[in-house]
Amino acid sequence: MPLFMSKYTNKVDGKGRVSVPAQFRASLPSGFQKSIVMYQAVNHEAIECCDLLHIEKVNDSLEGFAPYSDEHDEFSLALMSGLTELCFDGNGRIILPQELMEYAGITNFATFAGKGKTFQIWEPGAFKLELDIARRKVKEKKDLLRFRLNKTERIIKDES
Amino acid sequence: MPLFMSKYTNKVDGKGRVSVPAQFRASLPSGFQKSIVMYQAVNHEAIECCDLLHIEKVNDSLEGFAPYSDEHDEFSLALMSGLTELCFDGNGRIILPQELMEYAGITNFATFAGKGKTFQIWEPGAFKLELDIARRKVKEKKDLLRFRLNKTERIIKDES
DNA sequence: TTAAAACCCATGTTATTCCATTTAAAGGAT
DNA sequence: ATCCTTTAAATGGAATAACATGGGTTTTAA
Repeated sequence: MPLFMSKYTNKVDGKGRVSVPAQFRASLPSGFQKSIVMYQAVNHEAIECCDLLHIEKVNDSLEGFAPYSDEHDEFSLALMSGLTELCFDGNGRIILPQELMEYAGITNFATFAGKGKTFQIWEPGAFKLELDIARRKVKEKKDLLRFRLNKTERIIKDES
Repeated sequence: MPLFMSKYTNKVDGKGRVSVPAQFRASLPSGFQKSIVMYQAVNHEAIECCDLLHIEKVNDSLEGFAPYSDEHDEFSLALMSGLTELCFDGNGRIILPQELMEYAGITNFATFAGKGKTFQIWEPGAFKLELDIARRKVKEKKDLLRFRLNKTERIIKDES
């Protein structure tokens, strides 16, 4: 599975267009490379992005609730109505929706930050501050992270 | 599988006409793109919409009840009798039925909110309030959502 | 006959597509 | 290493198409 990693800062032009880093476009699963889906990040004033396949998984998970239950209603509305699917133009750019630009405080430049299975788009200054904070927190809590066998390793283990 | 996502607010003209967002029309299954089906949302003062194929699935699931049971009677009557099928005009508009407009309190503008397999139509102000509530509830109950293998993964798993 | 629905066409706006240019990265040869 | 060449990526602007909306005309059904 290809992962989103590294960070890139690109220009946002007058129409709200930005190039999505070519590395990130290449990391999208095959068959889902035409577009990305974005929404307000839950914990920060940033835009969170993923691929459509990921969204389909979330939607499948909603079927765990009874179709007319309160929970199905609340989750489907809160999760799905806040999404925006954006297709790339011929040059790999997207147009950032006004609402999300304002939420993240983005004006002339946007920082793309890989987060593994997802990536985020930040106002560059805000990202620097947040990265600092995150790094300090990781130093404090570094012992909390435990390594697990990943999927590939589990398969190899089964075969041996 | 195409999903209804994102939200759009469109104008309702003097004749009660509204454009159904082109994205939503494109998300209708092929062969079912001429019309949508709508009814009073069970949990809110909003209009719930889906495609005919979805209604056929709901109808099929009624067969889970014994044919002359009280439940079969109650559910089939409540769910099926309140449905309205609306066809698009040449520009992708529908005419909102008076009864449903009143139920949802819609006058001059209507907010279309994606919910995955269905979408809802709200009076814009009411939607803002409800979205707020839904987001808060989801934060409280976020542990209830469990990721499930999606269809693609299940197929791969079956083959292995 | 009359009101409502279906149909048709015109318009302003917004998004998409296309092409040209600039910038940056990668590779090869000196 | 340094410079030069080649390729890919990012950026800018203009042409084009799609969409939402307004209004009018015809058809349908009560």
